[in-house]
Amino acid sequence: MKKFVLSKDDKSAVSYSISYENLLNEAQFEAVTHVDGPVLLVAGAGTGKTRTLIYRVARLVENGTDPSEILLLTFTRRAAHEMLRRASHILDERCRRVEGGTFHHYCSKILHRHAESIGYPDNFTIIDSQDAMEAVNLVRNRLDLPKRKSRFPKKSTLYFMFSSSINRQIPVRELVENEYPQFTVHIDLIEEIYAKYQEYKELNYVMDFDDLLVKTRDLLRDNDDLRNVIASRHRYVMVDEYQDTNALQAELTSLFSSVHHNVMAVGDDAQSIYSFRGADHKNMLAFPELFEGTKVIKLEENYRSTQRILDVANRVLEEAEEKFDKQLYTKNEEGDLPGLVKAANMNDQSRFVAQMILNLREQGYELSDTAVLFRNGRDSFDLEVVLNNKNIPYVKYGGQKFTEAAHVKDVLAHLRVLLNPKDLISWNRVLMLIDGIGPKTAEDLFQWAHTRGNPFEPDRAPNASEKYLVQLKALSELFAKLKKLDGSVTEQLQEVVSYYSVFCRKQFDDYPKRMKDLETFVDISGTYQSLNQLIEQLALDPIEATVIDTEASEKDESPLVLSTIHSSKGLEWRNVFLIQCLDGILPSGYAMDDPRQMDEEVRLLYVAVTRAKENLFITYPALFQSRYGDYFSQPSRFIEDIGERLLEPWLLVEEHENNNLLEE
DNA sequence: GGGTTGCAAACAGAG
DNA sequence: TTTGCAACCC
Repeated sequence: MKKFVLSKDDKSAVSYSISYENLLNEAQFEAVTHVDGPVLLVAGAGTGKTRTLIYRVARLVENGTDPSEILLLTFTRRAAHEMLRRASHILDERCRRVEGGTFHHYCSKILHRHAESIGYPDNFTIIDSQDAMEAVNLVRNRLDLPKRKSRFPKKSTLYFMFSSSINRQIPVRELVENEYPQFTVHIDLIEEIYAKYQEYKELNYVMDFDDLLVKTRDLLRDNDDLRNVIASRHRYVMVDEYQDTNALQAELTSLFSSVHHNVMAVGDDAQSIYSFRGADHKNMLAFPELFEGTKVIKLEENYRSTQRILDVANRVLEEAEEKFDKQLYTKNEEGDLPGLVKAANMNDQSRFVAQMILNLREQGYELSDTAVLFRNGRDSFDLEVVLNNKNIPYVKYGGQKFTEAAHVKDVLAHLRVLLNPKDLISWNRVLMLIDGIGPKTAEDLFQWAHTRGNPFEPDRAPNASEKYLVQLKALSELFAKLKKLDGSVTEQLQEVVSYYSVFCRKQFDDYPKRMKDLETFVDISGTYQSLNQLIEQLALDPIEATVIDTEASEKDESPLVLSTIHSSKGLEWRNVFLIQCLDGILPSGYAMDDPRQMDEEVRLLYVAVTRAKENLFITYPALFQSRYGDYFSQPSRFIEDIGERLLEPWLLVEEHENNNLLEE
C-alpha cells in the first residue's frame, strides 16, 4: 500500500493584503499572528491595544476564518462598532460580520434564542437598574419591616448588595456580614427580600442586567449539548478591557471558548476602574490559571502621549498602595509641560476651559480634538452653561442618560406594558401618572386586570373610583390605538407622546424642553425595526442625554467632548482638560476609608491623564460651591505633591488687572 | 385608617 | 434630581 502524508496547511502560503510586519511592532505582531491557544495581552495605556485587536481580526479573516466564527466582546457597543469599522477599513466589509458587542448584549441574544429552556417567554423584557430598584422596593414593602428600631438599607443599597453578590459570586449573607456589618441584624430579612426579588422577576417575565449573565452562565453550564453548539461557533474569542470583567464574565469567557480554547484577553490592570460593578483586576492575573497554556504578551511602548504626559501618569501610579510593575515610555517628542490650573471658583474654571478651547481652535485644533473629563456627571454642569452661552457645541458621555430621564421613562413604560403586560413596575408607572392613583391602587388594578385576563382595559375595574375613571378610559383607548398601529414604532411612539403631553405639563415646570426631547425621540425612532428592538436596545445601550440635543441642532462642526472619566476609557484626544480635581471628588469622599477603593481612585486619575496625546490641563477651583453653601477646597491629594517639575502651575488673572488673560 | 401627595434632606461611576 | 417621611384627604 502507498502512503501519502498530508502536510498541515501552511499558513505562510496565504498571501496577505496587509503588510503586518511593517505596520506593527514586534510584540503587537506576535499577538496579531498568534493563532491557536489562549493569550493574555497585557497592554499599557496607549500601547496600541485596540490596533492590535483590529489587526488580529483582519489577520484571522485573511487566514480564511469565517468572520462569524470570531466573537469580539467589548466594554461598550460603541467600542465594538468602532473596532469593526476600522477592521473593515483596513481589510474589507467581511469584518462587519464578526459576532460581538458587550457581554450583556451577547448574553441577551443567546437568551432570547433559548428562552424556553430557562422557563421564560421570548418576549421577556430587560429592566434597567432604576426599575430593578423599584422592584426591590416593591417586594420590600410587601414584607413587615422593623419599624424605626434600627436603620434598614434603602432600595438602592439592597439592589447594590444583590448585584455585587452576583457579579462577584459571593453569597448575600457573606457579603453583608463582611461589608455591611451595620445591617447584619437584618440579614434574614435581606435574604428574604433577595429571594422575593428573584421570584418577582420570574413571575413577571423580566430580567435585570445581572440575570442576563447569570442565566446564560447557568444555561451553558447545565446544558452540555447547547454549550457545545454555541462554543463550537466561536473558533476565536477575544475579550477587550479584561481588567474590568468580573468573576461571572470570566466564567462566561471560559464557557464561550470551551470547545476551541482560542481565547485572547486584552487589558491593563492599572486601568481597572469598574470595581463597583464587581470587576476585579486580579482577574487578569488569574487568567493563566483559568486557561491552561496561556501565552502572555506585553505591550509596553506608548504611541499616544508625549513623554511629559507619561511622566505625570507614571508619577500618579506611585500614589497607589499596591504597586504596579509599569513604566510607560515613548519615542514621541517631549511636548509641553502639563499644566495645573488653580481657579478662584468653579465659574472661573469653566471660563478658563472655554477660552482655552477657543484658543486651541484658533491654533488649528478641531473642537473634537479636545475632551473635558471629570469624576462625576454633575461636575460639568457649570461648564455646560458657559459652553452654551459661547455657542460651543459639545457632546457629553456618561452621567444622566436620555432614557433615564423621568419623562422618557414615563413614555417608555407605556410601550413596555404593551410588549410585556406582566411588567408590574411599568404598569405602576403608567397608572400612577393619573390623579388619585398611588402605588396601592395601581397594584390593585394590575392584579384585578390580570386575574380577569385583559390588562389593557383597566377602566372596567368594578371598584374604580369616579375620580379617575375618565382617565382610565383614555388609557384604555390609547392601548386600543397602539394595538391597531402594531408594527409601526414611530406611530405608536407618537401616539403615546400625544397622550402623555397632558401629564408632562402637569408634572414638570420645564415641560416645553421635555416635550421637545420626546418629539426628537419620535423623529429618530425610525431606526428601530420593532418595539421589541427599541426597548431592548435602549436598555442595553442607552442614548446619551446630549445626543438628542445634538440631533436637534445643526451639526456643522464636530463637537467638543465632555465625558466622565469612566466613559472615556479606551478613547484619546489631542487635548485633555481634567476639571474639578478636588480632594473629596477625585478621590471621591466615599472611597476615603477604604484603601482598595482609594487605589481605584488613583487608577481613575491615571486613566484620565493617559487619554491625552499632546496637551493636558488639570484644573481645580479654590472655592467649592455646593447647593448648601460654599467652602474652601483642597486640590486632589494625588496631584498636590507631584511637583512643579512635572506639572506646571498656572495662575488665572483677570483682564482688567493685566492685559493678558493668562499669565504663566 | 389606608392611600396620596407635599415636603425636607442627600446626592458616583455604567451595562 | 431623587428618597424617606409627615401631613392631609377620602
